[in-house]
Amino acid sequence: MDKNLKRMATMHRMQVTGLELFYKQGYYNTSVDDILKSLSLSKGAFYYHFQSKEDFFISIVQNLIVRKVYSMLIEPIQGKENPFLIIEQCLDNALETAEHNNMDFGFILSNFMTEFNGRNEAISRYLADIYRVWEVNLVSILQKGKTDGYVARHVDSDAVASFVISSYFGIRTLMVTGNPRTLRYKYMTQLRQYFKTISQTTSV
Amino acid sequence: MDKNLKRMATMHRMQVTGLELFYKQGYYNTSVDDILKSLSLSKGAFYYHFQSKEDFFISIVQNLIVRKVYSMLIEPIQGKENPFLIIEQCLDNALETAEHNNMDFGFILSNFMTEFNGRNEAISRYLADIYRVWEVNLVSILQKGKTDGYVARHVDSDAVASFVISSYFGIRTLMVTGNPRTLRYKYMTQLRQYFKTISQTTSV
DNA sequence: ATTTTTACCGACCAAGTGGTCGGTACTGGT
DNA sequence: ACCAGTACCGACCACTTGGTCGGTAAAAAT
Repeated sequence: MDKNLKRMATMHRMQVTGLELFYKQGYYNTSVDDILKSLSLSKGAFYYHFQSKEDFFISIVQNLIVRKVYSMLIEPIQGKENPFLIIEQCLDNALETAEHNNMDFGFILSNFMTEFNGRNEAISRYLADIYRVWEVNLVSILQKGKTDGYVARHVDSDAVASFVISSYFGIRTLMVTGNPRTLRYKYMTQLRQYFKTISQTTSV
Repeated sequence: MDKNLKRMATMHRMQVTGLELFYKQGYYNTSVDDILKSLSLSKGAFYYHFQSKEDFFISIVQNLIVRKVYSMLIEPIQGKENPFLIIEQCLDNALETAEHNNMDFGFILSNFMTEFNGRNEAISRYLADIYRVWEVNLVSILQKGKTDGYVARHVDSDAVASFVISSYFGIRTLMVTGNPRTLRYKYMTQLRQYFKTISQTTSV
């Protein structure tokens, strides 16, 4: 590795607390100074490492947000077993984490998609990319589930993936204001209910 | 009526264009001056009618947003027929409107809930109130649907309502960036699929 | 030992930000 | 004809915004 060690370390610190504040307060409601203040760093340091606030945020998306979505929602759904059970487990696990996080402000990806939708095309694209990766992964395990006899063959995997993602986006938004425990429970029961209709009934 | 006519008219104009801009650009990313400029009004006019930017927004929530949600999502679901069909029709209709609106920035209620979640408790409460009204209306027609023999008796109406709302919140977010036509179609097929499981099977 | 590069400082800037306030044209009541 | 209140104007204020720039201490390269 380069002697970029110092550089990387500082940039990473900035990105981490930057994401923290952007997530908590929103991008437009968080100033560069806010971030710098909570790091005891100066303007000079910031603009030495990043070209602009927007550039900074994009680096956060590509470094931190991508990884979070990957580790929470994409990597866990890579098994060969029943896709429905895997997806259920993965989502329930993600909801559990949110439930027990008393500083929960919703699903990071959907929050930022909402904030930038129609306001910053560049950033919206980067966020949409992450969403798409999630979607194709869902589609592919559903398809594999068909050949493995878990998923009914008439099922439109694309539509299922969109529907699952939609419902997850939404429930995460509701959980911030509402009672996360009961919302999570309700959500999981209905998701299972939904999956029933599109499961391959292993009759004989 | 009072001679408040002039007063009311100006306030209403401000609220309408205020909502327009807040919806399009976000609350924190829209300045009072932005709104005034597009109305050719002055600071004096604004602070004569409203105490603050926040007070102004709350008046918008209670006057305009409430009505929009009512007319689009609550009033249409007041029939005595099959609740599932009514909900389907209502949501599909709402999605159709969004689909053909080339200035769509998502579902107004969920957008603002996301923007204010954890950032402004007062406003969040007003928004949550609207959501709750929608929810109880959904629950009540589902319950009625049970006595009318449309909804399976084992169904948890509360959970169904949350699930439906969640999925709607989410699909509206996705429709802004994605292809609204196909997303709407996919969504409706899966919603119907889901409703199948919880319908009263009118066997014999 | 000297130069160059890296990483950071912090004063400064123009352009906003939400909000105040003294003033004023018009209106309705008397 | 007069007055009081309504509805609005726009200069002004303190403060914040994203971003620039000349400087500098320490480390690396020569």
